[in-house]
Amino acid sequence: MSYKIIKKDLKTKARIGILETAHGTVKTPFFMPVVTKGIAKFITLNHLDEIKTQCFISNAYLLYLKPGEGLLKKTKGYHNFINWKKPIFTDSGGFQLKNKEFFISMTEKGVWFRSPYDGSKHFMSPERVMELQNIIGSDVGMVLDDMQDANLNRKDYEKAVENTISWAKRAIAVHKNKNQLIFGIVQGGTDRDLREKCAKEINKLPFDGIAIGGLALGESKENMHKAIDYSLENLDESKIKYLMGVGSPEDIILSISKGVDCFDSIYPTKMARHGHIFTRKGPINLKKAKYKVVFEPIERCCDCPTCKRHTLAYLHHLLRQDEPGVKILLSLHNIRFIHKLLEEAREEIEKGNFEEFSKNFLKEYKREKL
RNA sequence: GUGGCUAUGGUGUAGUGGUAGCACAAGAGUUUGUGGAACUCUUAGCACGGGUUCAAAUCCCGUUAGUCACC
Repeated sequence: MSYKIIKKDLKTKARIGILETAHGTVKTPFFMPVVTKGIAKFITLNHLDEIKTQCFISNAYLLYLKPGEGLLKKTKGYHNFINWKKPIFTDSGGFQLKNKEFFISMTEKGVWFRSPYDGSKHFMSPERVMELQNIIGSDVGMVLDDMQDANLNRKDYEKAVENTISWAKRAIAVHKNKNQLIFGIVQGGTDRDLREKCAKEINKLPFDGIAIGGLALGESKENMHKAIDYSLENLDESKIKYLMGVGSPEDIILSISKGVDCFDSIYPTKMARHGHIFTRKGPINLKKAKYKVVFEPIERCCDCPTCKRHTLAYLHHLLRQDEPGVKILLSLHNIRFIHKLLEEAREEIEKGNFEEFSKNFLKEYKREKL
């Protein structure tokens, strides 16, 4: 088994563990920034080292389009090409299914996508996606899943669950690379029975870890958390659980207490680019005029490069000038905020104090008021 | 000093006698397996004083301010 649980919290379902990969270990629970094109938006790999990123996620479909499998074969993988020594996850491209710009059509065999670069057509099957992820050489590959957007008809989710299960079996059948872990994905919208069915089927397969997908897409928070519960209830406790696409601080803390070990999301960086930054007292909109003359860091307790050097007034000034560099500074803070939150969560689980920690965090972390 | 021109939200502007619009700015909100933004909502204006008219941002007179030209 590639995942070891080190300690379980007694009052919640939170746990700490170690994920072993071909490029070293990752302490769980952890958060992965999204590195779509070989770099995070406005954030370099040096930055990621600096803010103590353990692991990131890229997208196999987008890497297949550019730089393309030919180049990745020449460099003997993605790690060499970008010079990153630590673990890498790759998403399959299933997420692009819901994107009208990419999606062309779907059959039993797989999906036809359109390249956003030149409009060319490309076919992706569960088998082909695993092959691509092997060429990329990611440490963890995700299976191709059928992800449907939020608030659709039940039939759409039923079909998506059917496809997701059948594609998962096909991906497992062709997976031979022992240096690469493979994670299955649970779909099913927010309906209890569909989540339950999909989770049970995916759980039966010999995956190294299991992801919960298809959430944080516009459904209510209540329904999202219910869907997480419905999925987790039907998965083996011993397996590593990955909640895909969820990245707000409060959702992460709530999900850890349910037993989730792994997260990825564009939320922290997207928020940062638009001037919304995380603090322990809640997110703030730095564009607001009231920050014009606040000569203090975002947070004194934050150890990110931005907080160590700059004041809110300075960052507010850059933001109002539309200075691109401020996107770097704020993205660094938001990612580091999440990493540090998870570092503390791991320590508190270790100390057996996670329930109190999470309650205090959620009590303090409030939406901005007048 | 004389003459011309101009004056509309914070800024820039549209509006030839009939419900003052638009953009940006400002304020509130949304954003979760990346297209680097977008969207929703709110606030806010006819320089001042008089006149003509059923009705004036609009026409007339004066004041003030700005601007240009001339002396």
